[in-house]
Amino acid sequence: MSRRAPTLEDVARQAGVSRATVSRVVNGVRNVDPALQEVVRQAIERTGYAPNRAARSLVTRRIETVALVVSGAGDTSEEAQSAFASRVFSDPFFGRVVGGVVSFLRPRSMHPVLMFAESAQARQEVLACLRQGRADGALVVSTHADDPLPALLAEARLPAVLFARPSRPVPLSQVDLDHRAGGRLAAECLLERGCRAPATVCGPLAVPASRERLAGFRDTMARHGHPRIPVVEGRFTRDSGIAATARLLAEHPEVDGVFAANDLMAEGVCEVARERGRRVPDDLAVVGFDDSGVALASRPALTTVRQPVERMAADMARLLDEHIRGVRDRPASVVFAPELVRRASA
Amino acid sequence: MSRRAPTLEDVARQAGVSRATVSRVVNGVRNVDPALQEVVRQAIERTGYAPNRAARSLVTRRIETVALVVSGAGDTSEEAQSAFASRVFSDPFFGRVVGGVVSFLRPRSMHPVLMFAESAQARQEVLACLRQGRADGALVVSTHADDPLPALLAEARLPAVLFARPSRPVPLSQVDLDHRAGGRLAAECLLERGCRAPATVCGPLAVPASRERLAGFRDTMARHGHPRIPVVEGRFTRDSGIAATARLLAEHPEVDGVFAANDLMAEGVCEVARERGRRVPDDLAVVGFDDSGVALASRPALTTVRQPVERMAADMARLLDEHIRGVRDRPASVVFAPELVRRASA
DNA sequence: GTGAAAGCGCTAACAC
DNA sequence: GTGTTAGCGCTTTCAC
Repeated sequence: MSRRAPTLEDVARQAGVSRATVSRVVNGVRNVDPALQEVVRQAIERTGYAPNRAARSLVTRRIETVALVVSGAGDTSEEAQSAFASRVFSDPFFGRVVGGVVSFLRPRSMHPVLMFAESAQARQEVLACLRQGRADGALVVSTHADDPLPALLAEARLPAVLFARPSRPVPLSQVDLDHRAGGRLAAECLLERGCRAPATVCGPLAVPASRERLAGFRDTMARHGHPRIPVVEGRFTRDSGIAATARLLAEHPEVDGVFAANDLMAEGVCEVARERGRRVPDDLAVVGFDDSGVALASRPALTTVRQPVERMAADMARLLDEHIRGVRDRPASVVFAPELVRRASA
Repeated sequence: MSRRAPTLEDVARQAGVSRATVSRVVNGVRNVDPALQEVVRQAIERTGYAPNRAARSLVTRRIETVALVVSGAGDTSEEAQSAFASRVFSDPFFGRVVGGVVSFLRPRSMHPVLMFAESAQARQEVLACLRQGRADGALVVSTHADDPLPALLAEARLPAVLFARPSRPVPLSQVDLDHRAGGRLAAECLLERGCRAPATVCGPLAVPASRERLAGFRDTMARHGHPRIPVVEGRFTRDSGIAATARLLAEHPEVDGVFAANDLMAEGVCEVARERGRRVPDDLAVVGFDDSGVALASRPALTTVRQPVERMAADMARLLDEHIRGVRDRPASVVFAPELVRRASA
C-alpha cells in the first residue's frame, strides 16, 4: 500500500541531474546554477521528496535533536516515572523552560526529546541514548542539587548544559540567576514598604538557589537593622508554603512582611493570611519569586522577583548548540539578573 | 580529541567473529552459540560499544521515537510558541499526559519528542518532521476541538493517535473518556448530598468534552426534578472559574451545589465561596473533574470525577505503537470510564 | 549456527 | 558549476 518514499535518486532522475546537485539544492549550498536550482526545486515538488533524516545523520553524525532531561537525585527509591513526570510538570517553572528551549530550537528545526532521570537506571539510559546518538547533547534541569547526572555527563564528555549551578562544581556550561541579588531585591521591597518585622519562607536548603536567595535577603535585612529574622523552610509547593506560614505566624505573630522563595509558596502565604483575616499587603506584605503564571493568578496579584526562565532556557539551548557545533569548547557560565515586579501583594 | 566511537566492526574484530554475529547478539536474535554470545558480550563491554541509531534506523526505517504534539487551532494569530508552551503546561493535565506516555514508551526504549502545532506553519513542520522520519508517528493532544492537524495527519497517512475526540470525525485511533457518564456521576453526588439548587460551571462549549459533561449533568438533574439549572461557562482556568462563580452566585444566590467541569475551576469555586463566607461543602457543595494534583491541594480537598489521564495517555502510546509496528491497521477508539472520588468538598 | 555481501539514502571529497 | 564515487554503521538475505 505505502509505496517507497521518494529519494534523492528519484528527484535527480526527474530533474536530469546528479544526486549531488539535488543534495546541494536541498541543503542550500551555493555554487548551483539558478536555472538548475529551479528545475530541481520543481522535481522535489512533483515527487513530494522529503530528505531521510537517518541517512543524513549517518553521514553528518548529527541528529538535530537535543535531550531535555529532567533529573532528580533518587537512587534508592525508584519512583514511578509517571508520578515523577506529573509532579515535575505541576510546577509552572518547567513549562516555561520548555517554552524557552523550544523558542531557540524551532527556528533551527531542532527538537527536544523528553527524558526523565530520576533513578540510577534512568540516568544510565540517558547516557546510553546520548552515546547512541539519539540526541546530539543534553539540556539538564535538576530538581536536586546533588543530582549525579551532570558529573556523569561531563565524565563521558557528552555535550551538556545545566540549568542552575549544581552543589558541586562540574565542568559543564550552565545558566543561572543571581539569586542573591534576587533576595536583596525582595528585602529592599519590604523595607521600602516600611515593614518592621520581616520574615521569610525559604526554599529547601539543600538547593543552592534557595540558600542564595535566603542569604541575599538576610544580609540586606541585617544591614538595615534586622540582624535576626524568622526563617521557615518550605519545599517550593503551595502546600508547603501554607504549612510553613502557619508555623511562622504561630511563633511570630508580629510578622508584617514575608519573602517567599517562590510564587507557589507566596500564594500559600496569601492564602493563610486571608484565612486569618490579615489583609495583604496592609497587614502582611508578601513578595514572591519567579514571576510565573501563578503570580498574576494569585489574589492579590503577587509582587515578585522575576526570574527570566524563558530567556535562560533559550540561552541554555544556545550554549548547547554551540558546544555541539564545536564553536565553543570551554564551559561557559551565564548569570542572569533578577528584577522586581511590583504588583499588589507588597 | 574525541576518537571515533567503536562500531560493530570493531567489536567483531575484537571477538573474532563477523559483524553479522555481533548484530545478532546485540539484537537478541536467537541462533547464536551461547559461548560465542559470551565472547561477543565481553568484546562489547571492552570496547564500550553503543549501536549507532542513525545507521540502524536507515535500514529498519524506524527511529523508535514518537512525536508528542500539543496542538492548537490558531491559524491567523501566530502566538509566540514559548507563551503557548508555558500556558499549556500550566495545566496539570499535560504533565499527567507526559507521565502516562513515558510510562509506556520507556520500557520499550522509545522516547517522545515534543512538538507544538499552534499555527499553520507549525503544523506543516510537524508533518514534514514525520515524513522525514524524525519520529515514527504522532500522539496528538489538541487544545481545541477544531484543530486541523488530525485531518492533515490522516490525509498524509501518517501513524497518529488522538487524545479526545475531535469535533469532526477523523479516521484515526483515539482514546477518550465517557464524559457524559462523568457529568452523571457529579450530578448523582450532589443529589445524594441533598442539594436543592444545583448549578454548574461548565467548560468551553466549543470543546466536545465540555458539552458532554454538561449534558450528562443536566440530563441526570432533569430526571431528578431539576429541569432547568443555572449554567455559566468557564475556560478551564482557575481565574475563569472564579469569575464564573461570581456571576453565578450574583444571579442565583440560592445555589447550594456546583459541578465545575475541571478541578482548576472547582478550586476557583471554593475560593469564591470562602471569600463570601460560605462553607464548603455545608453551604455550597463542590464537585470537580479530573482528579489532578490540585484536587488534593485544594482546600477543602476536592470531591471530583476522576479521569485516568495517565492510563489514557499510556493507551494512546500503545495504540500508536501498534500502528507503527503494523499489527493494527484500522483506527480504534478506546473509551475510559470516569470514577467519583469522594473527598471533602461534596 | 555463522559469514559474506548487498544495500538503506545521504553527504562530501575529488575530479572534471 | 556539476558529476562520480566512496563511504557513514547497521541489518538482512543468502550461501555454506
